[in-house]
Amino acid sequence: MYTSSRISSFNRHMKIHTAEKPHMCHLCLKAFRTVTLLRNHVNTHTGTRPYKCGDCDMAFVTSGELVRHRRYKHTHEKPFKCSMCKYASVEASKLKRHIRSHTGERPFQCLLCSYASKDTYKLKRHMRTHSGEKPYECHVCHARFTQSGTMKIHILQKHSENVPKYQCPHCDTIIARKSDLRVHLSNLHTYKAMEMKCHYCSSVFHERYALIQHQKTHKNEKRFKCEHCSYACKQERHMTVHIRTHTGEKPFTCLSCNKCFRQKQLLNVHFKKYHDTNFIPTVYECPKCGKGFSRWAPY
DNA sequence: GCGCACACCGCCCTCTGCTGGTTCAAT
DNA sequence: AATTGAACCAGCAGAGGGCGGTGTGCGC
Repeated sequence: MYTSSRISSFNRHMKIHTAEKPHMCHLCLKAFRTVTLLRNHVNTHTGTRPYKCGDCDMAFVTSGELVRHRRYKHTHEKPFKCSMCKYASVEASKLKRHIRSHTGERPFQCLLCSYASKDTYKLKRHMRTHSGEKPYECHVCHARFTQSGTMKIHILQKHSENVPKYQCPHCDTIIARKSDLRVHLSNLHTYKAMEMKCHYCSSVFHERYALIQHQKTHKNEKRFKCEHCSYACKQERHMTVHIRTHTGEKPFTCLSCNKCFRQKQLLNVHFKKYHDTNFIPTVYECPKCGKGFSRWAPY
């Protein structure tokens, strides 16, 4: 309900409830309620911006726009202060919007899902997830995106030189995105209460990166050492075979001639060579004299 | 009644950061 | 060959900056 102490203000207000628009633009025939609105409109045709900023090249149609611009860009005066945090804004509407981040109020409800936003723009942006609209197109590869920021990152990462990289402060890893570095730090360099055991020894770690680095030290380690000689190897199955050279054990017997072998592979080679009638031995020919050999032993 | 100053609404933009699917190299 | 896990990548939402436009209070 509008009330006013002045009849002139009341009459002006009442005009907004009528379709009466007596002031017409002579350039586009659009009509306006007041002379001021018409003048501002005509200025958009003529490019007239009477209110010029003294500190930059910007100019505005109304004085209010100039004042606000100067606050944003030059004086940084922010009269609207949040009572719950340090936030302050140039405009009251911005403070109102900010307050919603404290209260959690979400007045703008999506009609197609449960999402609700704190301002109209976010709801409008959200609606693209339902419509499938992708208004932003990469000028290089023509890929399309729902948000301009996503496209900007795409162009930067895919089509630009001198792409910014993020160096992990704890290791040599360089990562393309700041948010991915955060994931890297969380996964590899964050203390975990649960103990992580080394696959090869009894060591335990609380940080995944330390565990991985430690396990690399085992990589070329010959962990299996012979009790009877200096032989050492990486795999247990190799040691099992080696031990037979000390015990004399030869568990693989040829069924055709009863000859015994320490390794199954040696038995297989023996059988093919001496008992398999279809066996055709590979002959390696010398490229210089043409002489044939049964094994390849380059020069 | 006019015009200035200010309040207010709305629109669009950027920056930021999280998330989950994909890719690819190491095991 | 299958599995694993770290980096890559696009999608999406939160927060805030900046400006266009309109309505209102009030001095002249």
